[in-house]
Amino acid sequence: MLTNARLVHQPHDHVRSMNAAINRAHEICAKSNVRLTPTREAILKLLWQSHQPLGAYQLQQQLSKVTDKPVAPPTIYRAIEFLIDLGLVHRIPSLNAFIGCPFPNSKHSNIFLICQECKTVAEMADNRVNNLLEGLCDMVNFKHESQIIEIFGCCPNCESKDSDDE
Amino acid sequence: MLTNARLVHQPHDHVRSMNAAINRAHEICAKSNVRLTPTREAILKLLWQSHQPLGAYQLQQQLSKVTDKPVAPPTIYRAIEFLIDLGLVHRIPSLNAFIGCPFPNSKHSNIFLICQECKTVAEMADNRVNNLLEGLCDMVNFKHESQIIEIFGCCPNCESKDSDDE
DNA sequence: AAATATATGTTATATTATAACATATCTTTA
DNA sequence: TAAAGATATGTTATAATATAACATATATTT
Repeated sequence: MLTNARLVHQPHDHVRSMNAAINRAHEICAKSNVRLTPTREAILKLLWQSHQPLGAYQLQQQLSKVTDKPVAPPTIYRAIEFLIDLGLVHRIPSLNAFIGCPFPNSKHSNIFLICQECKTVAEMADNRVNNLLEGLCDMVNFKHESQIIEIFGCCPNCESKDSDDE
Repeated sequence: MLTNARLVHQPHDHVRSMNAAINRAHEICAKSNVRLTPTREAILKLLWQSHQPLGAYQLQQQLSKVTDKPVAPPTIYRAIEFLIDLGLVHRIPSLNAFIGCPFPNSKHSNIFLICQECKTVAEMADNRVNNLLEGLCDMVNFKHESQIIEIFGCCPNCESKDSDDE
C-alpha cells in the first residue's frame, strides 16, 4: 500500500514536499519531451501549496494574483489537462476539483480519501484493490482500462476534534 | 458479487425490468413514509428506460416531452435528489449523469462499469471490495462513510464489435 | 531566417447546478 | 370539514463549471 495520508493529515514541511514534487515534474516532462512552462509550473505549485483540492476558478484567481495579470478559464483548463495527462495531477470528479499527485511514477490505484469536515484529500494506491477490481471486470467480460475510487468520510484530525467536542 | 452487467450489456425485457423497479420504488417509499409523486416516478421511469445514464438537462427535455409541459431544472434536480437519497438512483460524478439503481435494497459498493464506447453503465456490488477499502481506511485512521468506484473501459458488446472491425 | 510546431491570449458561450420566493397540494388535527 | 402545518412544485434568476473557436505569440527545427 502506498499513501500520503499521514502527510496530508499531519503538519509537515510543505515547502520541501512541494519542491520535491516540482523537481519530479520537471524530470517527468523531460523524459516525455514536453515542456513544463511557467504557467503549468505555477498551477502545479498552487495545487501543491494547497492542502485541499482546488477548483478551476480558484486556480484562476490565485494564478491571477501570483502573476498580477488577468487569467481566463481556458488557461487553467489547458494547464490542468496537460498535468493530468502526465499523471502529475488528478481530478476529483465529485468535487470538480484538482490535486497534485503524490506518487506520479507509480501505478495508479486512484483511491482518494476525502474528508468531509476539512475537505483535505489523501491518495492511496494498493495492488490488492486493483487486482480485485480487475478480477471482477474479468468475470463480466468488461475490459478494465482505468478507475477512480472516491472514499468519503472523516480524517484522523477531524475525527479527534469531533470527539473532543462531545 | 452482485451485478446487472449481463443485463445491461445484453438484450432483455426492458419494460418488465422497469416495471419491477417502479414497484420496488413504491414499496421503498411506502416503508420510508415518503411520496413517489408523478414527477418523481416519471423521472425514475425515464432513467430506467435509458440504457445510458442521463444528464439533468436530458431528463428535462424528456420529461417535458412526456408531460407536454415546460419543465425547469429545479424540478429535475429535486426529483433526483429525492431518488438518490432513497438509494433508487445514483449520480455518476465523472459523467454528471444519473442512472437507476438495479439493487436498491442491498448494501452499496457503488461500483460502476462505464463503457467508453457505448456509454452504458453497469453496476456491481462486492463485499470483498468493501472490506478491503474499509481495511485500508482503518490503517490510516480514516473513518469510512461512503464510496464510489468508477471503472472505465469497454463492455463485452463493444469489445466484440471492435474485434470484428479489425 | 523561414517554416513548423507548440503554447497562450481572448471572446464568447455551452453545460451543469442552485438560490430564493411564490403557489399549490397533500395530511393532520381540532 | 375547515384551518393549520407540512410537503411538493412552479418560476425566475443566476451561480459555477467547462469548452469552442480563432488570433497571437513563443519555441524548435531546418
